[in-house]
Amino acid sequence: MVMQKRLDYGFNGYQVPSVPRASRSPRGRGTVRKKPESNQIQAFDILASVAGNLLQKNQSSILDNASSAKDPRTFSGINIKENKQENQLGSLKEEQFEPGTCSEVVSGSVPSLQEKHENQRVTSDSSLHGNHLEGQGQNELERDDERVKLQNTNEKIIRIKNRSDGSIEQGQKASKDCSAENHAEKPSPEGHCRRNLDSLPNGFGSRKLVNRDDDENFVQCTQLNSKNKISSDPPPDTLKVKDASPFVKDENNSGDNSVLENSERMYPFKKRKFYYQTSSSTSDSWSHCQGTVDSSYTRVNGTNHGAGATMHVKLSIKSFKVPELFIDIPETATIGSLKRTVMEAVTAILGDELHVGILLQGKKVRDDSKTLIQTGISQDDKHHRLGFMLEPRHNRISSSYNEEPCFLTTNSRQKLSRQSTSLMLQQGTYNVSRERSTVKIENCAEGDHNAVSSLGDTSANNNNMSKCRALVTVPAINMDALAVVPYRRKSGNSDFGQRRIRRPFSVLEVEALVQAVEKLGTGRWRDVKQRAFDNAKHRTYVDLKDKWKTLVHTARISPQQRRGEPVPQELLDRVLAAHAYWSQQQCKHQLKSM
DNA sequence: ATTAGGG
DNA sequence: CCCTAAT
Repeated sequence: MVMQKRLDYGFNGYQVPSVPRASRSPRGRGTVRKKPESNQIQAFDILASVAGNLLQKNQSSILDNASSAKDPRTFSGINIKENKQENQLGSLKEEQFEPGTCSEVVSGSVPSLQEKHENQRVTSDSSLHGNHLEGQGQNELERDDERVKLQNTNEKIIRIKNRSDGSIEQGQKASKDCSAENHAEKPSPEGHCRRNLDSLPNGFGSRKLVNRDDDENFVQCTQLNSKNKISSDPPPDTLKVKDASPFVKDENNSGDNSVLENSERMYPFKKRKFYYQTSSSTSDSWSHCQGTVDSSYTRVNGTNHGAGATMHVKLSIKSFKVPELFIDIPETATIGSLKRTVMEAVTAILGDELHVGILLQGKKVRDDSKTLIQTGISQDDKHHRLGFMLEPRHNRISSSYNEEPCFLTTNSRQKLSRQSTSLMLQQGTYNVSRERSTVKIENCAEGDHNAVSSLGDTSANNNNMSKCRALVTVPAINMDALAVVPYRRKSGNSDFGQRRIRRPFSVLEVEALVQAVEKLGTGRWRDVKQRAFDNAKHRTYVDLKDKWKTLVHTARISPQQRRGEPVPQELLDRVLAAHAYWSQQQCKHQLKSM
């Protein structure tokens, strides 16, 4: 592999927008599994949880641990208002997150994250030492809220693959079911691949989303018999339509493919507002952001609490600073790749491996049972600096001496043990430390870059992986506890039952799915997959089936209840129509066979 | 390997 | 998205 010059980018923190809205509570399900998705929301969930706990506890004891409240990274605006009506978790709501209403500085320090890209493919390994047993954690975050429990996972794997060129690939495969034979070739002004799809006889062009799972996630369409094809096409398949569905429409609609590039990638951020700045993510911008963010305030106000009366403090977190971020990426990487990489890094660090720490006047407040009042957080407490910090979730059990945010200095084993926040990624190494200086955990075995760079698609180098694992092994003490919980880690195996990262369907994908289902029906997901998502490796037929299910549901609920990237009503209408049609067909068939 | 549903 | 039973 050609050695490439790499560019190093250092983001001194990533500002995370305020909580957009109350996040959904996870479906309480069995095992404690991590939920990589909605990482950002999760982070806030944690905060919400903390807020709730802060409001509930009634005992006290503080363990001081001088923390650098002056750390440049430690900032976030938080509003604390008194509220007699709101309760606990419920008090942390989106509506309350408004800029300009703070008056006291709140700091939130976060660990630094380091990502490394080696020849476009790097594996970052890290294991989390979260508690798996709900009863075992004295962690303030692991108390009553199940959501918190879900955060406690030992590991997390995120795959990041980058192509060196990030070029768009032109899909050319024709699905067997697709009738691409006679087609009126319509000139397509825009020249986009999707244009001519609709001119096919049945009205359903063989549109296909070509999504290279491993690169930019470009979702593209490929149509047959289009003269606009960019790349040379093989002779178009001339197959007959097996299932002529009544869904024939002409689509002159078509978005610009360019929209595809980041719609998915940056989606989480696109939907959120930055209170301080919304400009590009350039270094300068970040610096600016940094300074601004640092001046966030927290206010504690309200009337005095009478004896016996329970007062409520309202917390409003304007923004939360994310750990320092370092990106090491080849010059040849595309912007999209960079964006995605950063996104991945942020997402990863905001995942389950973080927990919230509470700082008061620079000291860490560890006792969850202490009340706000006892702790000194009250309305008339304008000089107290309440701080929230995101820090790596490490094994609390085995680290009786930890808690000191700045300690990771070298790469000794012990450090590694404590460094429980690093993530195991297929490509890209994320090392999260609380140290500002970049403390790197050598890539697995003595900087075995091969291991790192070959984890992409092949499962080779398992040996190296083993080494990796060995280095970041969960402390024995923790293993015992974990034994009670279904723990699927298989040594030497890089893909041990990790929940896949969430990847919301883009509108274009939805469109492709709808179109395929219109034609094939709802019981042939394998075909649907082949037809419309053959190149989208990350979309399995089960995914498509599930997506259809949710689409039907989405189409039935009111627009206000819908979440995520809005799906055009037109598409939803088609979903309902197709669903109704095929449901009917299904019934007919069943009756027939009886 | 797929399909169909519940979680 | 995951997990499973049933094909």
